[in-house]
Amino acid sequence: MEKFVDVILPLPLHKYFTYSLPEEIAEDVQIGCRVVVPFGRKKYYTGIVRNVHYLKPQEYEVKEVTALLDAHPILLPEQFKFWEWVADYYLCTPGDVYKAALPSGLKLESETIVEYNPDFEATEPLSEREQQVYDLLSADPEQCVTKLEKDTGFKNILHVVKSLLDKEAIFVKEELKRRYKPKMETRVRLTAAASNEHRLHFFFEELQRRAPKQLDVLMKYIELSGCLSGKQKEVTKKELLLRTTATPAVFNGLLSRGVFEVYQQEIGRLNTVSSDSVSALNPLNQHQQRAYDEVVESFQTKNVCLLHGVTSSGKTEIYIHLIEETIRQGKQVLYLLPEIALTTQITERLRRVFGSRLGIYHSKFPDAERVEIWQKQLSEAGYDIILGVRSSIFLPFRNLGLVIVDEEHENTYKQQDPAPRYHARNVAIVLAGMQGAKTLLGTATPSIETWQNASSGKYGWVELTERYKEIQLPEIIPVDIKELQRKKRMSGPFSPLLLQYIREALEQKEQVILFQNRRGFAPMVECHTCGWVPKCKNCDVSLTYHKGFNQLTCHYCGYTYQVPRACPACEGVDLRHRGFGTEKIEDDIKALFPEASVARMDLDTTRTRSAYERIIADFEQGKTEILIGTQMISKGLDFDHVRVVGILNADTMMNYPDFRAYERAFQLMAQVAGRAGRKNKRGRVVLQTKSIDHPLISQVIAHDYEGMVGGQLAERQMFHYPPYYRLVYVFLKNRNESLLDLMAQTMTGKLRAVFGNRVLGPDKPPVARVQTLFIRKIVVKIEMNAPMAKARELLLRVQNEMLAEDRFKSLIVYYDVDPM
DNA sequence: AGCACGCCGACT
DNA sequence: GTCGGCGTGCTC
Repeated sequence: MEKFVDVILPLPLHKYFTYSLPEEIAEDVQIGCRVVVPFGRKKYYTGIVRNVHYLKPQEYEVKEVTALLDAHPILLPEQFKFWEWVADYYLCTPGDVYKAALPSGLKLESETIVEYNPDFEATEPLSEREQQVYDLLSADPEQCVTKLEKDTGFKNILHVVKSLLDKEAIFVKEELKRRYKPKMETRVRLTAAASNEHRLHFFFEELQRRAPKQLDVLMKYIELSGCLSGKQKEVTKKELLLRTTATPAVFNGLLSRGVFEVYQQEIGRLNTVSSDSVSALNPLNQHQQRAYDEVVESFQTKNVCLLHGVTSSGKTEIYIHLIEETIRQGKQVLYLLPEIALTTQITERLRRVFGSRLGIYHSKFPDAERVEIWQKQLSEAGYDIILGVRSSIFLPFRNLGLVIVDEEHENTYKQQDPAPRYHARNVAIVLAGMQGAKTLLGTATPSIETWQNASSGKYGWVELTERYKEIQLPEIIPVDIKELQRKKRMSGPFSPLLLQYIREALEQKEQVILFQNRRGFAPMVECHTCGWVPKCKNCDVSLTYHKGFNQLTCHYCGYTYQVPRACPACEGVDLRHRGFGTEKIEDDIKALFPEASVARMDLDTTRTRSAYERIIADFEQGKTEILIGTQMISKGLDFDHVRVVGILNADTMMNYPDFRAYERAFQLMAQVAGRAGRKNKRGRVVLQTKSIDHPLISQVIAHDYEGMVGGQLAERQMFHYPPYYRLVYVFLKNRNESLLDLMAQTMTGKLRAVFGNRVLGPDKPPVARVQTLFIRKIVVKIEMNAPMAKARELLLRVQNEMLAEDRFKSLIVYYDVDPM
């Protein structure tokens, strides 16, 4: 009987698509296998089999599955349920989840390859653009469309390709990009003819007379492989050549003589650390032990526990003991960290304890490595511990026992742009719940949501107030820079007190961290005459000036512009840089302390993993005296010799237009301040602000987290924000701005009819346009205890009503559930 | 999301 | 008259 599969495609479409199975593979296909399927006229996608059945669809012609990629499912059955939960909760499609979940090496896509026709004879002259493409192909007869597009710079190359195709000057074909290639190694062995000892001696004698270099290589092989002593070992060509310093020519001589043969062996990319390098656990101190016991006890009755430990209280050590205990019970652990906190510091620490039982899943690792981790997780011999970023919640786990979410307050756990806009901390709790595992949330500065859940008793709550090695909490000194600016006592962004402390620290060979939560040299360029500020023509946001490249960049679309010579509005030539980014601070500090070694750490200086690790290592080893950075420097780094931390401008954080601005500002300042201090010497934090009387400043100084939370909770309740209300942002997009306004008004009306005054907007978001699409935002606030399933259903119903209207068909709607 | 089809303005 | 711009609809 004819067999069919329902397939999830990596597209933002709500449906599954049904394909028939060719007989050859019908028996081998299982739920969770990847299949290549044709989609539309020319595209091929990798779909995932969701269902196998015998129900022939009646309303349309079914296409056939092109190929089966896996002999065994690449998803465990529970993962579908998990994916569906994510798609459902975050109001996106299973295809969106699929795209986020799999490493790209497992998601091959087809690509159009253009082929040169050497037999083509033109009956009519080619157009200029056609000729250009044709000439490129004559040099390299097979190229993909994207490459041609890049090389020619043509915006719409497909038209050219199509007309060339019509003239039969070229051919096209669709090819699957093979993203993941297993790593192969060339190995050497003796041919069958040389394998016995007798034949080998024959070769020895021959080589001794005619080819002594080849004999050296052969002897080395025998030594390395141990083939005469019985315990055979694999020998790689690379190693053999390395150990003998023989040239490839010598080696090839042995091949042609029929002594050696080479073969390819698939090898993993994953580091296999031998387990004997593993060291014992550090014992917990009494405070840590007490916290550990409390966590364990809390897990008896609750599924989630907050571990609230001040900076440097040694939370990681507690995690390590909990991990040890979990894997002792034969269960797996998922240890989540925000991207920027996943440094060599923490990986090496865990590696030392858990060796090869630890797998690391990081976006800065090569994709092929991530594919291999995925595959290992599918097997019975998965890692006991996965240390990973946000997306590692999608890895397969057979037997999850514990999830640790470190720095749980970090907003980078929330995926911002492509859907699914999920929050890894919240999703991790759901994942753990589905697998019967426990979740530990660790932080020095809990998010207000988590604080609420812990204080209401929904989560367990364990506090750790003693700092490790009795390091004192730093002394935080506020400095009123508004007053100092008025008196002209500031040296650029630095107050006299901060400069004095920096000088003292340098004299005593101690280190300094300067924190400025902004990147670039000066965020903006401004015309001093008329106030004109350059903006991105696509995105309607002001451009950021980068001194290194001397250009303006749009941080939304990445488009770069030249700095204009004169103001286009008034033709004035007095264009000035406004504001202080990290780059400007670096310049200023170098001018003030020319003898000090300075490093800067922000998105621009840490593009690669190695650059990032270098900056940290240099600072750790004291090669750098002053480290300037954005919030990146506040994350999960422990430095031993920092005496002074300067927070250059607290106001940029506090004035951020967001209801979480105070919460975040406090967290950031507390985290940065926590970098200061060392054993026996209290750290100093200079907190520069223009709003010295603001309550938040005194709360930061007093390390009064509870005070901040209390104040914020009252405000959140009053203004209907989380944790009392759940927010859903409804985004509307359209090319036509006035039509979009009408759509937004209409949809807001429809939503009000359903949700009443829980609906706010529509609103022009700060970035009102991204790449020619205009955007409007509607906010829906839903009581935390209201049934979310019902709310989702209503939202989707309103969306369908909108799209059903002819005049609104071009509307694009998407959601951000629990936005950050 | 792509990609094809189909409709209108500025060029040969 | 055609080329090429972008709005619209469909994809098993």
